Amino acid sequence: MTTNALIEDLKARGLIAQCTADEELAEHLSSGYRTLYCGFDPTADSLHLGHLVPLLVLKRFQMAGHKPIALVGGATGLIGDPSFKAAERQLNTPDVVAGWVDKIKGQVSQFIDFDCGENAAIVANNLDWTGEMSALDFLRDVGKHFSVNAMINKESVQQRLNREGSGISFTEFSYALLQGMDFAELNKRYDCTLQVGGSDQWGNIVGGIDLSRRTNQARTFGLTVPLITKSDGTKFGKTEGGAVWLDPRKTSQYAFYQFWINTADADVYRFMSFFTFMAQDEIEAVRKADAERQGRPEAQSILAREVTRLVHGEEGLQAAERITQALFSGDLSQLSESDLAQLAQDGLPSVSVEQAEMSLVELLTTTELAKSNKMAREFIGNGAVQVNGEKVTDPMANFSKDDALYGKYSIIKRGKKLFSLVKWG
RNA sequence: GGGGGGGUUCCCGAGUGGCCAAAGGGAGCAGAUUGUAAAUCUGCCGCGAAAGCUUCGAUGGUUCGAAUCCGUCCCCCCCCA
Repeated sequence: MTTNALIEDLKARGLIAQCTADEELAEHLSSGYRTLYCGFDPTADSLHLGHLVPLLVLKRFQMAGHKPIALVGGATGLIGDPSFKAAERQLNTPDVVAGWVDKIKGQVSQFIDFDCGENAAIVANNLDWTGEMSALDFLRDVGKHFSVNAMINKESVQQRLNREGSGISFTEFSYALLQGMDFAELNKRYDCTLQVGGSDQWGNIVGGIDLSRRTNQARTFGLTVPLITKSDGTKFGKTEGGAVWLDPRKTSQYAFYQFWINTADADVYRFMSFFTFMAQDEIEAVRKADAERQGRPEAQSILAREVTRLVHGEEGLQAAERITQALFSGDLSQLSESDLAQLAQDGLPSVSVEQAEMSLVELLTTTELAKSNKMAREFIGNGAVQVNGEKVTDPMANFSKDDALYGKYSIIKRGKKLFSLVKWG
């Protein structure tokens, strides 16, 4: 029985959903430094939390001495992966996708090391080898190796085949061939022998393994990471505002940090395994310590700190912690004028107000802390609203510059954890 | 091709002429409790300060009055062939 430290660690972390040829893969990884890849399709202008796990797995391999390739799907992003998707997707224009490719290249690059000699990372774009390819070459050289019979039987497209009204176009059906071709191509160019991806990618990965064998006579492997689930059954990675993005312009460092702080106890230790590089026994130690202590566990803040640092760097983490500190544990009146200016800078939601005076109801709606005036009044009536740390229960209350901290800033709080900064003009 | 059942407010789902902005449940939000947690309890949950306004697939009717009745259209599901 062959074992491999990296594989064992991934297993212990619960990071392996499926993999090909267990023992052989372990042997393969133990007997030399290998090249592996993971693809990221540009379906938006930023990656989100769903992409983070495979991205970190690439890094885990790199830390173990292997060479990671982050493949950005300039070509596949033009087609759209049908795997487990309920309906056909709208095609994005080539220039839009090209713009997204650039952004995603940049994001992917911050997680892996490009300057560490032998196993320095590579970023590739599959448009490089598909863009100029002719349809005939594609059909003859790639298509011939795929069996439609086999493709039809893939679980990932089943619901699209059976479902009336939302079938699957030939375009999306062909997606698997493109991805298969990527693996074969990377295998040829870089001797890439392993593809990792989300568990929904299993079918596509196997397709690539087969194609590599047929066209390159190469033995390759696949490994998928599990879909991240939450103990309460709701979808992981979503907040009120939608997806949690890695781009701080779309999800501020503060919002990102808060997302992790709010992790349920039932999930937090598992998430530490998935999203941090902390060793399993370190995580276990935190769990033990939390269990022995009364009250609030420390795990959430460790998790938040680790992941925020990973994605937004030390500075981003500082910013997030600065706001958190000020809003949740501090006395707001302790904040200096420059602290307040910094909060907006750090990503606390903020709005500028031109008027000299505004009703609290209006303030709540303009800061989007309340969806409607009615809701705003209700919040006030419930005692859910604070201005500069003081609870306000009068629905007719008005505020102006004169009430503001340093004549400039008001911090509105709605509920237990929603804040907004008002800048008086 | 024949027969049948449906489309209701975020979701499920009641409602078959006025008492319906529409039961109930879920989700969500707020309050209490707490740990920016879970569980629990309470309240809110179309818009509007209110008068009122806009909603029950679409559209046109009948009626003092329609989610509920009639016509037409669109879409879904099931059974038989």
